[in-house]
Amino acid sequence: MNIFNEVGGIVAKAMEEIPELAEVLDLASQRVAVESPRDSSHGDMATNAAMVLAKRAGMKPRDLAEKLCVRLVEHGSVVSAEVAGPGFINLRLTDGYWRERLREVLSADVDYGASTIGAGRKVNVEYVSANPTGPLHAAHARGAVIGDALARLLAKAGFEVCREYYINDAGAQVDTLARSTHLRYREALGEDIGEIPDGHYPGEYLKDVGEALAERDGERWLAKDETDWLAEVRGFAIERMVAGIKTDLGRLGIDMHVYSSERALVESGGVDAVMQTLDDKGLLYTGVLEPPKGKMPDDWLPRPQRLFKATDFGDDVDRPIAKSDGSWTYFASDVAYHLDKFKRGYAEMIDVWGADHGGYVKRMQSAVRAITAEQGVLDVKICQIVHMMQDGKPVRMSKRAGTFVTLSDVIDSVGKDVIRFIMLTRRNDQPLEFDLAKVIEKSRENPVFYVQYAHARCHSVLRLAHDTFPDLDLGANGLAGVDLDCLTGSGELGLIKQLASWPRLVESAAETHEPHRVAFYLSELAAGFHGLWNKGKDDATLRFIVEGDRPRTFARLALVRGVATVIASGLEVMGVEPLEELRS
RNA sequence: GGCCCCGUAGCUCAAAUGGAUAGAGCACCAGCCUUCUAAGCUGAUGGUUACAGGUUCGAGUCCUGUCGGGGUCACCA
Repeated sequence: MNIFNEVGGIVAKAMEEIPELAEVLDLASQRVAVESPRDSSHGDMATNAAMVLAKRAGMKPRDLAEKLCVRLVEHGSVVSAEVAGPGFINLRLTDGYWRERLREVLSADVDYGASTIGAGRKVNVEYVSANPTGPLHAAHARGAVIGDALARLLAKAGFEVCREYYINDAGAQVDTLARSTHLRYREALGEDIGEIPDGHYPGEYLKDVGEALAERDGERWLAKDETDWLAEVRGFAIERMVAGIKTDLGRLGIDMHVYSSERALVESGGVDAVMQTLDDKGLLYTGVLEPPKGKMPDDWLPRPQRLFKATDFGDDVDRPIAKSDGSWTYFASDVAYHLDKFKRGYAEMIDVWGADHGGYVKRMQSAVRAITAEQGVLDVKICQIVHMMQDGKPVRMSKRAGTFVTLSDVIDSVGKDVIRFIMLTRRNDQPLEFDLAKVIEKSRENPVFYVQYAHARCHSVLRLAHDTFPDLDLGANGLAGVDLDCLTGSGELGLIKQLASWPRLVESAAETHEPHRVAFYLSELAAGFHGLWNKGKDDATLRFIVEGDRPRTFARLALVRGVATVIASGLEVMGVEPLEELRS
């Protein structure tokens, strides 16, 4: 249960009991918020109810707040309700209320924080979707992790989530892949192919593909014209590339539910059908686009082509849906693809794209509005660039220079958990620096280590406790039954309050599609735990295991288990394995 | 030139629907190890939230403009 909603219910009940508010509750109660005060000395919870409602009720905010306070303190879990500032109401809740929240953590175990706000609604998250022309490189990691963590987060919040990868296997780039593979195939059969010519992919990774093709088909394609082998070689190479991509994603802990093929969509006539529908609706026309403002491309020519009336749906200009030779643009198949998702039941769609696609967002959203009759919603998460560094120096990532850093290389170097965590330590729309050396440092500066260390410390205490009390069940469910009344210190209760805010964090991060908040939450929780730990250094009576005081020790072990549980729950959303020991 | 994103402490970054005195880490300064992991903790210093207006009980957050950084702009995907 989200404690903020729970307290919101208490506030709502108090509001209903004020006669002056009878007329205005429906109108304004949505704007009533319950949240934690910035300064914890103000109390546990604060609400703006009086300020929001005062005007409509014809009262002064502070007067209304006073009346509400009288009602609020009648509730058994409320210790005090005080008016502050312009009309805030600060609430303090009983220690018993908070101890029960810890019991909830332990009863729910790693499911703590699961929510029903999604109500089983279907959401489609499309991410990675890298072209199947080579292995994933380091820069793909960010979108992969953000998309995957978002999918996990939405699932935890009660949505029915589909994780999807769109394979761009239909354009000119896969023909280039086929030609490049054919070269390597000839090479595998003993031919000296020399330098890889321009217009081909030079990557060494295609050597394996060429060899595999030679092994399978022998000299079958050697003397044939391109028209004879292109489709076959292309299919072979794409299959290989996709298999490699799946392997890499698997190593990152990503398991897509659906791989959608652009080629299948095109060949089934899906694109033609959608374009016909748009045409029937009068949303396509033949026109000539304005030339780009500012610097003019050398080869720009005014040409008539089929355009989509994107401006009717919020875009800035109408967008070309067909090339000047009449064939569909990439945009056209993308429109068809999004309609396909919608028809599969996903009215809510999220796409995770790289920063270079920022200019594409409005047109895709306008297209989704057009083809779904405003029923579908597309949110696009744009991932800013990742600067790969090594000890503060940029790592060059250039295919030509051969310093091509693959995702697989990075996983080998720092591990999947580090990549996943670090990729979530920035908002998606901020550039991110990824230093291969710093991210494996064992220090306060490295959030991965810091959070794992907190989790490992919890388990360290539990291991020691097991030696001392072999009869006690130290699992979450076992500790859920112990008496918690000994948890009275501000540090202990403060930590419980942090734990208790996890369900709300899941909900708000899911609603705003911001998985990075989980990483920040866990860092703060870890800091809270490390702080409490160190109090035991100064004052032995504050240690978790107190000799000769079984009730106190058990209650504190319950708290430690609660911290471990919530950290594990958060790491699960991030797709990171919690470590029980860091010593090596 | 149009459009999109960004601009918060010396540095790297937070701040749910607009909420109270804008928070962390690093660096710098002062402390804490015979101790459940010091791989850690406590405290101090540090701000006109790029700038100028506007909206309102209240703006880092919303609106307009300016400046600065990045991305992008049909016949690539």
